[in-house]
Amino acid sequence: MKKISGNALRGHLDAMVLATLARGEAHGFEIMQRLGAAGRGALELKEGTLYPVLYRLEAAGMIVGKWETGATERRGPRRRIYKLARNGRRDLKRRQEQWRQFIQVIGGIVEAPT
Amino acid sequence: MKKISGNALRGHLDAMVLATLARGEAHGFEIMQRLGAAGRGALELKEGTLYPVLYRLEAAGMIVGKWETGATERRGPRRRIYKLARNGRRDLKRRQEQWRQFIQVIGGIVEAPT
DNA sequence: ACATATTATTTAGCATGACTAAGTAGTGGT
DNA sequence: ACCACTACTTAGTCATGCTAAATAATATGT
Repeated sequence: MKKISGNALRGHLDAMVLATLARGEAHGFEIMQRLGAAGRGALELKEGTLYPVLYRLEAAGMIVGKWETGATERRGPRRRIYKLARNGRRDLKRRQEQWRQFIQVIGGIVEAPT
Repeated sequence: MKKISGNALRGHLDAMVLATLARGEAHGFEIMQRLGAAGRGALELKEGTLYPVLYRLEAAGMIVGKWETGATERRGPRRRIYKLARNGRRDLKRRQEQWRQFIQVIGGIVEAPT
């Protein structure tokens, strides 16, 4: 199966991340894994793609991140846990509507019989 | 209705143009109008967006363009008529399959219940 | 002790391609 | 003469996803 990547994702990545967080808070690495799993082999985001999206969404007030604290017996570095902000949930709804319009309009054009 | 533009179109514009030409040859301006009409007010391509796509597709051998000739009683400057090349028709089919995969995978992620 | 693997984050620089904005050109109407 | 409409051209900008490498913390194996 061909990978979905590059330009095709443009303008949709934010919605994908927000939708992922709508299912529950998660840290960056986890979001990457969830998206990879949800993509059933057709999606393969790299860190350099995802993290800047998180910074952008946090700076825009769409998501809220905080460093994980507490007695951690796990291995590895600190994680930043993100969750949807109220604005983010609103934004997600808006983006979902736009997505539906997008696939209807563009699909109607692209799916023309050859 | 919000306009579809910018990054959301990335990676889909080529397919849109090929699909438009699959319905019959046309010159650039006409393709713009057809896309505008097909977009039902949600699409508004400008020349600076469309023409470079045509040049790119022609250079890649996906479409063939030729200057309109003959006794023309019509008004206005010369037009370049484009039609789908064999490669272009093949490419369109491939892009349509990718489109279906795209909306299935990305849609499955974005349409998560809020 | 040391290397290696895994988890997790950061970031500088690049590439793609849609957009902005302005220009050229021909024809018809006022 | 000027404007509107049709039609094409193109230089420069910008957003954003990707490449690639570095840093960090801990566990496991030798």
